[in-house]
Amino acid sequence: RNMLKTPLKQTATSHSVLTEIQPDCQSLTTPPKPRKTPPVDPWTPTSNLKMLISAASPEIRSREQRRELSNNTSEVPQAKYCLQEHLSGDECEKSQPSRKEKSLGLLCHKFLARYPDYPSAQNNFICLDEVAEELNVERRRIYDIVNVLESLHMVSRLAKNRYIWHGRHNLLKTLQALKKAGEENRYSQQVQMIKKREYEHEFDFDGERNEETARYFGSSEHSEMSFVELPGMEFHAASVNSRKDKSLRVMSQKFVMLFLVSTPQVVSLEVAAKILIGEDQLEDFDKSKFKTKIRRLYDIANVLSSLNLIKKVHVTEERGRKPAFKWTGPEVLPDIQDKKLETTSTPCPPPISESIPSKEQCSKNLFPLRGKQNFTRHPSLIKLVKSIENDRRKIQSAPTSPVKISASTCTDQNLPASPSKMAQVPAIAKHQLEGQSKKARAVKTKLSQSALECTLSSPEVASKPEAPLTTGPTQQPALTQPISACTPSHSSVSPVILPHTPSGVPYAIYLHPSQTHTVTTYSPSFMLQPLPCANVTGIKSINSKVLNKVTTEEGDSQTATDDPAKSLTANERPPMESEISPQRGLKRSQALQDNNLLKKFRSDEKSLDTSMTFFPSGYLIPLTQYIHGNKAGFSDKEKAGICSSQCTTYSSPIAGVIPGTTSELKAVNIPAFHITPLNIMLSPTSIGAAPVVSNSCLNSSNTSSVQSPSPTFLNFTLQHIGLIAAGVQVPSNPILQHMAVPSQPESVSRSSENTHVQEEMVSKNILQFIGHGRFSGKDRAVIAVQQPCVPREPQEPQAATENFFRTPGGPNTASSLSASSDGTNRTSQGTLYIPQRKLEVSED
DNA sequence: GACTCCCGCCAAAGC
DNA sequence: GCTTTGGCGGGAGTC
Repeated sequence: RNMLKTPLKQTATSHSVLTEIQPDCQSLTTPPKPRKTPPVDPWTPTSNLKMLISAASPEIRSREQRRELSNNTSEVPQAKYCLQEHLSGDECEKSQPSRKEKSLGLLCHKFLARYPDYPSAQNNFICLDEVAEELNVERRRIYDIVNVLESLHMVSRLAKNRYIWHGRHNLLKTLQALKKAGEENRYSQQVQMIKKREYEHEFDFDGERNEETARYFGSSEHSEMSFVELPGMEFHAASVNSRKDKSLRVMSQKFVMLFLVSTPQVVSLEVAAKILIGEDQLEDFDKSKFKTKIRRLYDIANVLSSLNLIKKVHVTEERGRKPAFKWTGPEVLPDIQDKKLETTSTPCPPPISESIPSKEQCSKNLFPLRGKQNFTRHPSLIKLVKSIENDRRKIQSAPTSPVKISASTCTDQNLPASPSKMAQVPAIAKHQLEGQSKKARAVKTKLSQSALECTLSSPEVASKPEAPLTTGPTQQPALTQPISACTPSHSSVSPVILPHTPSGVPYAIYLHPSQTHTVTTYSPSFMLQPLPCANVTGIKSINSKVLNKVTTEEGDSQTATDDPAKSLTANERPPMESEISPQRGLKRSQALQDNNLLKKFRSDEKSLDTSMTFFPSGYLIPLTQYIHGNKAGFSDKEKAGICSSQCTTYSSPIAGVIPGTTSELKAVNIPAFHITPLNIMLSPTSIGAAPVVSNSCLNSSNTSSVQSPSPTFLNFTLQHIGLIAAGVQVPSNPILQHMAVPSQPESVSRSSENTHVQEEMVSKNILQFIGHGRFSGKDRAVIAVQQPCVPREPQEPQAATENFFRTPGGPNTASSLSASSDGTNRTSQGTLYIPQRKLEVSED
């Protein structure tokens, strides 16, 4: 039994840390002396949690002490007796925990505090009996927690009464899969539909509306969606199958999906419950069912809150104040595979990270198929897995693929395999007070951004010398990581030709539509800071008029209404503490733009900082041979940057590579625009964070020097990575390609007319911008965005509405994979118009 | 009174 | 047939 004892919180942590977490780990025979006052050690993982608990209630404190004692003395009954004696009488009565103190959230906190975020391979067993006993709760409650954790693949059932703890190893992968499934299920559209109904006071589930809604919900191919599994982590218990439709696991996954596909990532319980009911049996909608769903959602939400994935808020609308939850977990990008991403958005990856195949193998061994009915793997996952495998094969077989380098050496992953105390910091921070955990998230964000900043040094970074702008050789892998991590798994990618890299070598960046989507949806882990476009272009965004008001209990409020620049960050992104840095960066960037950039533009026309639109991730395919160490023509400043970075990474086109140095990269806020003369066509809504490549050669080189890629090479590449069909040929000069990137609007409604006006205004300003000398006539940046999907065409509203309900090509086609964008695209054309209303989100 | 969610019944599934 | 698992809804506690 001792062998299967629940794992201690990160056995590799320092002794003092361990002592804090599980005092009994020192010795099972000699109980440590009970401390009357817990030591205050800010570096221990649970000290702050304990402080929080103690602060919350003295009863909890005493209960905790009792539990601690009970843990320590499970084999020493005398201590228990002493404790009972100690807490006898009134004290004992007082120690009866109140209802609040028995909340599932608190219980889950305690549960999570027992296990490391990133457990090592051994000692990860959870014995439900023991846990329930030690936490002094019924087993029933533990099931609630475990079921939700199971839905995120943080635990899995090993045997009767026994689970295995995976921690957050699989979390990001799971979230990606969930997001994908949610997109395929068109949850964002369902949410919009529900909201629309709510607004119209017409959500009455009867008559015509009922039919329409039923048709709408039924239109989803995956309305009977089952549990989303990760490869190698399939469920085998029959109970899971038999009850899967109403299982807390599935509900939890669906609930998470709603967050992942929603923009902004705030989901009210009501909407979630309606969607979950709608999927089950719309026709049988009744209040009791609704109440039950709400109850279950509270259960789930409590656990997710403990995981810091969501946070309770209140949405105040005209119709009243509604409970809601806001996603505060990691930003999840679709179609990003492998652990590379995990390392990007995870502050401190697991010290011991097993390779996926070995993990799968391990899981397979743990869950041998016994001929029983298995969970149906979600179709998207099957595709995803195959795609991942294919891409991994391609990448790893690429001659100079940086993938392995990235995976093995990047950031914290190159920490020694043996867990160090430092490696545990994020895991430790997770269980600390909220402020502490937010700090940890800030670190996380910073880390992930620093990796990105290695690639694309934003103005924020440029203006911040202490920022990890200079990338030494050890950081070099990080440079390649964000891009190589974005190996597209689907077949629609937009190449962007960058004709003027500092080395004079043009590159084509092949962008997955989801990556262009990224530009518009602010993925904190990947995106550069959104910059107010008005500062550069003088254009105000009309896009961002989401009338949301987010107020936190602590008094920090972000009103995102009129100021488009603010609205971009405040509405699109959850106002997490972790984004303090980006927001500061925003201010800095604004200041920089005000004070430096414009001055620079005017006074330094010959400066080598000409900027081009660049996307955060994609394939950079060298169109000519990249000349290693070609630094000629760089300014001293740039040379300095180059010298410090030395990021001359080579790669196969497939694996992707950053063809420049960090100093050559700069983020300039070029808003969404559509510039015909330049063949620049970006989503009108991709205002804001447009990381660009600083092109030091733009003014000095000429277009004729740009060598077009070999058509054969280009076609081969595109076909190889599945971007175009085998028969399709890309013209030899992709620069002449002029295809629209489908707009990826936010959830904000706006008319296409306005969008058009906006585009024109932006175009004018950009042209003005160019006229200021940023681009000379012959050195114009030519960015051809090829969009393999159907170009956006004007649509009749009615037709668009119809299409809104029917995804042409089925749910697995490229168009439907970006279903949310599809829907919102049409929203932008006024077909699914959700009237703007005052929406206030306040945190509790 | 509405919101929140604990609690435990009890049925299904597992062993 | 006992145990484990977990759906479910009453109703208590809180706001």
